[in-house]
Amino acid sequence: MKKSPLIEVYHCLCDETRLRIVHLLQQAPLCVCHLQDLLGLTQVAASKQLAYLRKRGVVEARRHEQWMIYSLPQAPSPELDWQLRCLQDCLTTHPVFRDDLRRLKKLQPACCWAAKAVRQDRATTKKN
Amino acid sequence: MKKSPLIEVYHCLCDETRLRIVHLLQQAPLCVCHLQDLLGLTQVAASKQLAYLRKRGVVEARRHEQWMIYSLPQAPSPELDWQLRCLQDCLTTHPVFRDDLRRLKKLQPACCWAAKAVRQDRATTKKN
DNA sequence: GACGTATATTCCCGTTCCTGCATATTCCGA
DNA sequence: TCGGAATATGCAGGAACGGGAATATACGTC
Repeated sequence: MKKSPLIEVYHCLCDETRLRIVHLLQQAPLCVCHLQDLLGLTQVAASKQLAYLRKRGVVEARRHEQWMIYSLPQAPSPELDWQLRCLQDCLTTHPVFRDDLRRLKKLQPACCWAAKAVRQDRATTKKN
Repeated sequence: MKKSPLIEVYHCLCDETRLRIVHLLQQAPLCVCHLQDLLGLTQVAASKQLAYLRKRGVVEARRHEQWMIYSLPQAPSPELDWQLRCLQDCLTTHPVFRDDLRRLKKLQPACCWAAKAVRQDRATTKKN
């Protein structure tokens, strides 16, 4: 008993964490560590929700050096494409998503140079 | 930890039975027995899914004699309203929903005269 | 007031979901 | 090739869901 693609899409969007991930990825591709930081997730939580979305074709992943870069699919299914377009209109009115956007802007330029710098900074700080 | 209204709406739509119910109610208010017939549901299944939707404000119910008539809310939440508008564009392309519509047309004029007639007919048939 | 029809609710069970914890894997730089 | 950083996966537990069976409630009719 396989679920229809439409239902799968709804399942993907019916969790706040996943919805926030999709929303952020509509703005730009992001690596896992950025999503963790932006959404305040544990490593496991982020990785699992991404796996969930990926398995159902809602996000794609490619490796770039040590990082996995997640993005929305180049060729989304009709059901997903339709939902993504609807999403943009709605989410801007919800504070959670507006805040996510604001944090994302601060993070620019994206992906993983920033993270790398931050982590090197942390490392040196620790030594002092 | 209460879920946001937006997430609740997605939860309501992420089950095929519920999605078909909402879709049919977009056309006309319907009683439980009609929904049962149209969707091929057991009494319990129909009643439970309707209770689920009702609890979350996606449908409303009023009693008419022995029947409960379900309909979409007069004043839907912004989140629901937004999804309902999007739904119409998408569902017509899915066979399941098109078939539901076709069956609904045959059922007209709605609600509960038809059902009553059908049941009386069954009763007399049984006696022969 | 007893009965039949329409509908709701309760209990039980198997499945899915979400999280935390522990562990595995992959890549990079020394 | 070893260690560390980034990410994924397997396992266990609790909560929610979806279905069936049985039962309860509400309404109309006789």
